[in-house]
Amino acid sequence: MEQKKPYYITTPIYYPSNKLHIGNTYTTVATDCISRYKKMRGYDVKYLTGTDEHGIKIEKVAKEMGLEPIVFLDGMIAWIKELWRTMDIDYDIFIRTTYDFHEKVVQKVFRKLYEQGDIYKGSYEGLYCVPCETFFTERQLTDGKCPDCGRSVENIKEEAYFFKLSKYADRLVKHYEDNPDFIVPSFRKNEMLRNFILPGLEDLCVSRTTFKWGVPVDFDQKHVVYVWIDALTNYITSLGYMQENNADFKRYWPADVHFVGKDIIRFHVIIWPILLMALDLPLPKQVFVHGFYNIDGEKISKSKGNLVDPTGLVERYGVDAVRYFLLRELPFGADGNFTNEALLQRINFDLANDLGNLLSRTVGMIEKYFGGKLPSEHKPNKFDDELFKTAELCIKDTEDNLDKFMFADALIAVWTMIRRANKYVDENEPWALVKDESKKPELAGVMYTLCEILRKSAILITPFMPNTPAEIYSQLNISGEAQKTWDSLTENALLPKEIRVAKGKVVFPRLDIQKELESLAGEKTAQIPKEKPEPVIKAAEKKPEIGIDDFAKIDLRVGVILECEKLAGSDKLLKSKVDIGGEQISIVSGIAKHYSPEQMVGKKVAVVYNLKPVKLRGELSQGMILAASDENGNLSVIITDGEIGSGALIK
RNA sequence: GGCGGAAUAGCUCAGUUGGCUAGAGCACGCGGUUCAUACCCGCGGUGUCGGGGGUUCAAGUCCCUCUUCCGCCA
Repeated sequence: MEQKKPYYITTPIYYPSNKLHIGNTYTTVATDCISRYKKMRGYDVKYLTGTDEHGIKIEKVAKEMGLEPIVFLDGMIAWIKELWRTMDIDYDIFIRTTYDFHEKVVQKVFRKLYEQGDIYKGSYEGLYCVPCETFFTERQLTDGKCPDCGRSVENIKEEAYFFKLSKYADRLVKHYEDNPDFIVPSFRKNEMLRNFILPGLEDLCVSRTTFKWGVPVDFDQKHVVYVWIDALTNYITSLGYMQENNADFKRYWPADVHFVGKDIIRFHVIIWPILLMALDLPLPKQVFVHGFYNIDGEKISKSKGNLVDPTGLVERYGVDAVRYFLLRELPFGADGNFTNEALLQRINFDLANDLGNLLSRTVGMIEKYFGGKLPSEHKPNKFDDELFKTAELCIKDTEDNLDKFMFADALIAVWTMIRRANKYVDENEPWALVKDESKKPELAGVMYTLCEILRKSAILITPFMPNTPAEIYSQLNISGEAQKTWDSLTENALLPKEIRVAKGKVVFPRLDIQKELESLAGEKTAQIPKEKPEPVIKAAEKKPEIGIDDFAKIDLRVGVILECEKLAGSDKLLKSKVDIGGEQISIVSGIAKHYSPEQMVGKKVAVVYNLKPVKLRGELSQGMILAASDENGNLSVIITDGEIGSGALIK
């Protein structure tokens, strides 16, 4: 077990000044797919994602909302984690750049680079918008004015630290030459070389004095570390670099691959490698650059509001369908197009007609012809060889394509096998075989082969669609883990001869595309977070009037959730440890269907403090967390706004 | 302006280092089948492979040029 090869894969860390969009979701799903695949292939995988939480924009957004940055961030991060839960993202590390250990290492790195002469103090000159407190390049301006507020900008100078990128340029070019797979697709390498490196790298501004929300430069407190050293180093600080326990760093660094969108290539193939060179650390083995999804043919933009929150689509069609679409539709290295129509077509044509129907007809026939259980006597037929041969090629193809991160081609390979299996049914005409009692063994053989192909299909789609395999296994009554491993793909007769099946739910129900399109258009899948429509609810009937004395009997307090976990044996209950002005109490609440434990932690909630303790599912509950709920099944915990300490009275 | 990418069937796209009558899915037409989620299987057609020129026994594939679209330019 200890002999497993390490494999370290990362998404970029996202900037949570606003909600994430379908592009971020794509990156994370794609990375998750490879992570799951490598795990199945026997690698010891570390999959990292996280958030880049400093900078002026976060500072500003939080201020606008009247929140301390960290309070604002905690909410956003809870939302992001919930999104990844929805998308079935199985990450191993979630790094936040506001974590103490990260900030300490950032300071150490900055100091080290300064001491060895790679960072020097100079001055930064640029076009600055005073009200927005932001620098812009000439190119970013709109008609020479600030692109955010439209006011004029002035040319100002500020003291800043710079990192000597140019010093390492030759080494970087050499690294590109010696490692032709460092950047994929390869045309991105030329883009970087010709656009940036060969014309000459300018030194990089690595500190700012115009905002405070960042990691302070410890030897010059006026400065905070500007994005690069803070954000990029997350890939190593999270493994323990420059920390007491650096076992993970020793084991997993250098990363096998960083997944990035094409907008941030430069940071990952120029700045980050040079930073690592300066630290005398090995470079990541590969940076994989993917294209973007356009929405209905147009770029994703906040002003158009076409952000596409995948949550609604997942609720309607299931997470596997959405993941399948994202991974199937984006061409390798290029941009793709996200449209509801394409999504619905993929669901119907690929998932329902081909895969879903293959399962359905196979199980259906075994039930109809054999009462759900195959006899032990099987006879092969002349189409078996070709089918298994195709399967073998398709499996190889899937593997090769996944190794190259060619998701669409990998899925095409899987579906080539599935389509071939549908043809195999027609070739054998089971409905004809069943009429001849003497051909029962042949019929059983056909059914058995189909089950084997379905088993292979389930294994192959697991990295892409983590949920569907379970339903396939359940209907085919496959329980042994050995029959679900990637290695078992080479076996053609792993299932018991007397396989027993049971029809289950339809894995991908066929959709009425026209109807769905209309319904989606009406719903507007893209939502700008702040403009979420309020759900309409019927007010509950008013209760009898009470006096102020009655109300005063209730001791309501602000409580901070310190810890929270699911209560074993219940899918509704969460158990929270809540701090009320220094005292810690335990509360069990029926909110697990609406909040994950991670979401609850850190929340400042309204608590009934003097409620008589009760035992729920054997756990003592010493109070009640207040929540609003309506008849539509919505539930929202009451959270306090702004600066208020734990234990404060609510009245 | 510089750099890079793209232009292939009605639509979305595949086409490795130039090599057999240019492919897939969807759509469309015809036929078959009935186990299945009105599903599946077979057959079919149009493509001046953006225009022009060149290299070659042979070019969608290499070179030049023109047109159009897209991305990046710290």
